[in-house]
Amino acid sequence: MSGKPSRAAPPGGAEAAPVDDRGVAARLFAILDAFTAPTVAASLTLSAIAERAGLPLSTTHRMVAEWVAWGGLARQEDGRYTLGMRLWEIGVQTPTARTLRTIALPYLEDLYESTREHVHLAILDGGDALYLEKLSGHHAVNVISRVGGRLPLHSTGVGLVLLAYAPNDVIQSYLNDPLQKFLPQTMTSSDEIRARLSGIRAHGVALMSEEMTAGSSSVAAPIRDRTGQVVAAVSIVTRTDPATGARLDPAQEQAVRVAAHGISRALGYRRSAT
Amino acid sequence: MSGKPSRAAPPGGAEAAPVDDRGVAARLFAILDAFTAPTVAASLTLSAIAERAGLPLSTTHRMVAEWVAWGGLARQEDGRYTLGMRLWEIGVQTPTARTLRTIALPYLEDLYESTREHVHLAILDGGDALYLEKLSGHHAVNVISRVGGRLPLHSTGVGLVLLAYAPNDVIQSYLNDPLQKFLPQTMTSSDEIRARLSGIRAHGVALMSEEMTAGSSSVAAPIRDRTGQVVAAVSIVTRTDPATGARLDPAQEQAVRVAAHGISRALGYRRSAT
DNA sequence: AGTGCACCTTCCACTGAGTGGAAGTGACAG
DNA sequence: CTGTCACTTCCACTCAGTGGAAGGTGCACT
Repeated sequence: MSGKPSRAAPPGGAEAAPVDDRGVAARLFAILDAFTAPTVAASLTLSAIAERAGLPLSTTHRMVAEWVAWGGLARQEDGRYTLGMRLWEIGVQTPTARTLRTIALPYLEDLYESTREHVHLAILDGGDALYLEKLSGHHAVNVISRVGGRLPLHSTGVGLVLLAYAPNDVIQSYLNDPLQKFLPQTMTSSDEIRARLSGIRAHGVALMSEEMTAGSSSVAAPIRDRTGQVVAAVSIVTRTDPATGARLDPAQEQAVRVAAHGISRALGYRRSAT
Repeated sequence: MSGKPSRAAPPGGAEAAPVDDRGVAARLFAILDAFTAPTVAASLTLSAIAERAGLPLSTTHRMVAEWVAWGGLARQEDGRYTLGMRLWEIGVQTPTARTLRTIALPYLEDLYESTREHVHLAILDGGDALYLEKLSGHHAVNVISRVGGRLPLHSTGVGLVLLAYAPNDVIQSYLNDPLQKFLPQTMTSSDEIRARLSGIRAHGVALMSEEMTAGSSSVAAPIRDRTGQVVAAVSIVTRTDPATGARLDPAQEQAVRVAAHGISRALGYRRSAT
């Protein structure tokens, strides 16, 4: 007796069947996702992985071993697991990220050099601003952005730019969902944001002040590819000037524009008018 | 009739059984590896993936679909497949790469700014120099390094530094295998290299000239962590000065040293003597 | 508009690879 | 010594995954 009903309902069972209908692949991926969600963890124990992935311990054990054998996970001396170099190595080959980064980096460096402020490069991905690159000095001001990290569209400079030039249905559906208010100045009314977006489209720059992190402001501009489509956004994040308040140094705004144009040009964009 | 012997030998078979003893996981990974080996490809057709991974077309089809569902692969409009953003997003979380990069980047920027030359950051991984970061201006000199790429240890500045401070058995086994000669000046004799390695350990810098790419030289220095272990190497690659020949600008050498020390200090290293 | 070709998608009978509960090991604390 | 917690190994069972083959689809050349 003691049948092993595998993915079917438990033997004498009458309760809710906890059947796992994920295939092998989905389970393997769940193990990777365990390192990202619910919170990013640098290293995890086997049981923590099992719990986060929602898998039996023995299954997790076997699968983790496969990841380690391939190099996607690595085991530390203390027995805990981390993401492995192989994953990094393959990840950086991802064309969208690699191409954009390679082309943009020199311009981002120039921008950093001339302003000495945090420089960000982000793309639109699944309703978030996904940060592809971030340059900052030693004397880092507080910022919560992080390469590979995501931030909302309505409360960041790059996000607002990306949203402004996104297809209409994306804007629509983004503004339909309730928007989180991070600080008193965070704009959350869908009508106000719509107005702001047209302002951004008209001027080609987004100016943000104290809408995500206290004490910091940002200027962001769109990056276009050969086809004229906006594919990314650059920004600098500065400490909000207590004297001038929200207003930013016009020279900085200009520097961001120049960087964005330079990258667009390097991507093959030739502006037709204006 | 027409049995389907699955992973067993073919029906009437008497030939060599092409049994594939890889598990599901290994096959899934083989699909990713198809994008890296034998040559790096930005996008592949389904059949190309199948061939490179050594998998039947139908199996590849199913598995690729799983990767796409998760975001590890993406399908382009033309039907070809590329590595997906999810892979990039998870890959950049890899602790070794992320930590080192985050800490080192500001110093690399300084180094780039003060020298205006290609700046490299690499670690030792499986007998290769693995390039974690690379900064370079618009006016790029020819270099073959690439973020996420690998180059041999004996013919690059960073490589030689990493080898110099590697455990003895690593040096031993690396020098046992025959070393490729890329240019007339590439040093391939294991004795000469051994001598050179002690020179590097003594001076704390490696100087290379025309050993990997014609017309370029490099200076590299070791980066240490809290424990004093060398964990990475920085270098700059310059156009070989036709006048002075192999000799490099002492100011540049100094700049590389300064950057390496800065990063080591930021990693928690406190030099005890010297 | 027909033929050939290359590539992709779907189908389905078969079975061994993967499953997960349970028992075993090991390290550490009280 | 006993309990607890975290990891590892085992093994009988069975259904998820397999891959050959047949069916689409798109395109180039005639």
